[in-house]
Amino acid sequence: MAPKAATIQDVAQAAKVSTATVSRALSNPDLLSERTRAQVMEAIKTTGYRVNLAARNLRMQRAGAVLILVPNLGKPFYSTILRGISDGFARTDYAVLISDTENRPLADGELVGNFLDGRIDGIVSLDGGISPAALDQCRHHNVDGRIVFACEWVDGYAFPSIQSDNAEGARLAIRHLYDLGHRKIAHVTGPRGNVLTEIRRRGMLEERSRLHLPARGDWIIRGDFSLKSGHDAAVSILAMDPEDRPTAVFCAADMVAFGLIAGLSAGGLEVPGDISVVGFDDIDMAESYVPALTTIRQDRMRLGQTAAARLLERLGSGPVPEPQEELLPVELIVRDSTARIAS
Amino acid sequence: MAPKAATIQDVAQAAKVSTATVSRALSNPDLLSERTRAQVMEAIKTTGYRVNLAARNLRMQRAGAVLILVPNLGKPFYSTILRGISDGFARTDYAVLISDTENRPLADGELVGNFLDGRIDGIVSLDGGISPAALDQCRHHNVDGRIVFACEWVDGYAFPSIQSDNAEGARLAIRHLYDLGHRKIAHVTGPRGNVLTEIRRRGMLEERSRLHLPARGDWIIRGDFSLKSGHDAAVSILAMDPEDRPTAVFCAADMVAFGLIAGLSAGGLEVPGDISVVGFDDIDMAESYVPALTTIRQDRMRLGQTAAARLLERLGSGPVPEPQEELLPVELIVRDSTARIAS
DNA sequence: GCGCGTTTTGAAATCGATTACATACTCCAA
DNA sequence: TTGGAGTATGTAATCGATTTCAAAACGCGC
Repeated sequence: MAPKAATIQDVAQAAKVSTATVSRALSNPDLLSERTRAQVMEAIKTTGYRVNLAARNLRMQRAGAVLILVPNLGKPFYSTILRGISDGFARTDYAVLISDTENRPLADGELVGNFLDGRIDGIVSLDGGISPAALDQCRHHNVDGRIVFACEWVDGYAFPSIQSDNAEGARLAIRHLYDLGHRKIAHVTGPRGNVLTEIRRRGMLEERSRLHLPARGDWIIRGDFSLKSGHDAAVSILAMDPEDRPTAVFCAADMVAFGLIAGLSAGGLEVPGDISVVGFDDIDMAESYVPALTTIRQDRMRLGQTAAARLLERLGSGPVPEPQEELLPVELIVRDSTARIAS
Repeated sequence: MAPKAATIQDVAQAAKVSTATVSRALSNPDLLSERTRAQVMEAIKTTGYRVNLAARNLRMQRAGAVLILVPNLGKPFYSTILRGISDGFARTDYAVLISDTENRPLADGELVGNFLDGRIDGIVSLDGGISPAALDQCRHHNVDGRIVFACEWVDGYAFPSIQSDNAEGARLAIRHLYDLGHRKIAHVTGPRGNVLTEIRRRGMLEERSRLHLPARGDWIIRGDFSLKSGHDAAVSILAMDPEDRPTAVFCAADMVAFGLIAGLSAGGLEVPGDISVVGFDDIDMAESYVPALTTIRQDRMRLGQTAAARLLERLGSGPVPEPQEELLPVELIVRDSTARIAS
């Protein structure tokens, strides 16, 4: 069958040139005369030559791969971001490694180890929960310039990061509910310690007070971005005094909104008839859920593509740009889970 | 800062031995005298040496990576399988590449190209829709022995494959509904052409006729494993004559069941009060959905782990086992979306 | 002290590419 | 004719490991 893969030596021999010439034909065709280049190309075709990446990477002192850190692959939210990232690396010769940080937590030294082993050239982290120790190790070994964050980030570290405008998203959600006549607006937060939890909550509080809306401690319900936590929130809300409970809820994630809606329905409250619900993210399911979910859209594809582009800039030979925070616009998508308040 | 990574040469020098000895200290410690080995280990520690994978892989003629083909990363169903696979490769030094075949279809020759480039050593495909042409190319280049399928498979090709016992799952679902008194049972299928669609449908038909249940053409509704298709199915069912419509529906996937339940509720039918629904897969959401979903559990973790193990066997130096189909047991998980028929 | 088998170790080849440096060749002006 | 600039190509070093083969060291019985 296939006896042995052709090497650059075989091509050189077939084309009656040196290996240097073959190499140049591929990477720097302009250096060669038209005739030799044609010869080489012909030889490449007949031998079925493909460059061996291990050899090239060794010689060029690179790994030829980037690592994507995802908090949890099981959350549909991340898939489009991943697609954007893959997309961004598709025309390059970087392979894309994906690692789920929740299901397989990073061992001590593993992060920087990947660099030191020559396994990866760079990292895109969607996880803002990377331990400071791990990041310090990266800095210590001078590879911190090849890390970018997308979606989440780490407070107190100056890595480049691509973020959606989370605060604005929260404000849009509140304003939308306000415009529909709602005044008593609750919020289901994300998990404690998460950067997105904080920024969305602050944006929401900001807008709520700007509009002089009443605020109550028990209208801020701790969640964790999960379906279950939305359902739990529904239970809390159902337990409140009907005369004095929120008429609308802004959830920090679509999944939470789904759980909430299901829980409210099960408890006899209709969405949006009795209570309006806004999500955050606009994952694919939001559109096909019943009721279709009003939510804040993050441009996840672009988030991923941009992150890839930023990392590529840093991996190239050009000057390394200053670490920078990049804010991507978000958009309010009005669907069927919100309605004008019944007066 | 970090001036330059230590190489095996540096370690050799520090330990006053040859590079061969250093290499042996790591891969074949038994060959060395205790004293030298200790010296080398000490030198490794002080220099902070890490083997360079590109160099090792080049020398050992391997890629050090495997590729996972996933139909669609956005479907939560795959995440646990991926976890199982990662898990299976965690203690090895194979890197795991993940590629989404739906969002980034394989270009012609790309699959085998990954092998020829020395980018990967093997493939685990969760996608049964790989083109015959691509598979033939792999066979032609003699790399077909390093491909295993998990979850799905390709009819007509003798690749090793790990599957859940889909037919049995379908039978379990029907029997469960039967035991609850249901006689008029509908089925929402998967997408046309998918191997899972067929096997689940056949298992369901088999059991339905074994139990002498009435069969009607319009009780088999075409779906595609998506939320939306479940919702569409709900619309069809709501349009049927109330006296003569199914009292239970077996869905080919949990997502379909969710869409169906939402659609039925929106149309005024209660689950499980008016109609019982069984899913397939037992994805994480099934438990926290409202109502919690009765479904057929696939052991996705084990599916992934087993697939990884099978591929590893084939990548090792041992004899290559015969391609084999492996069936993993499934389990009926009874929750709240099914109930005894109201008589 | 010698010979022989066994255990340890080292020198150098090897994997397959890229590239610094040297050389050969072409063309044209002096 | 010669020199110099510029272009095209080749030679050989290099990336950092593993492994073959040979040699050194050791133990031991005579």
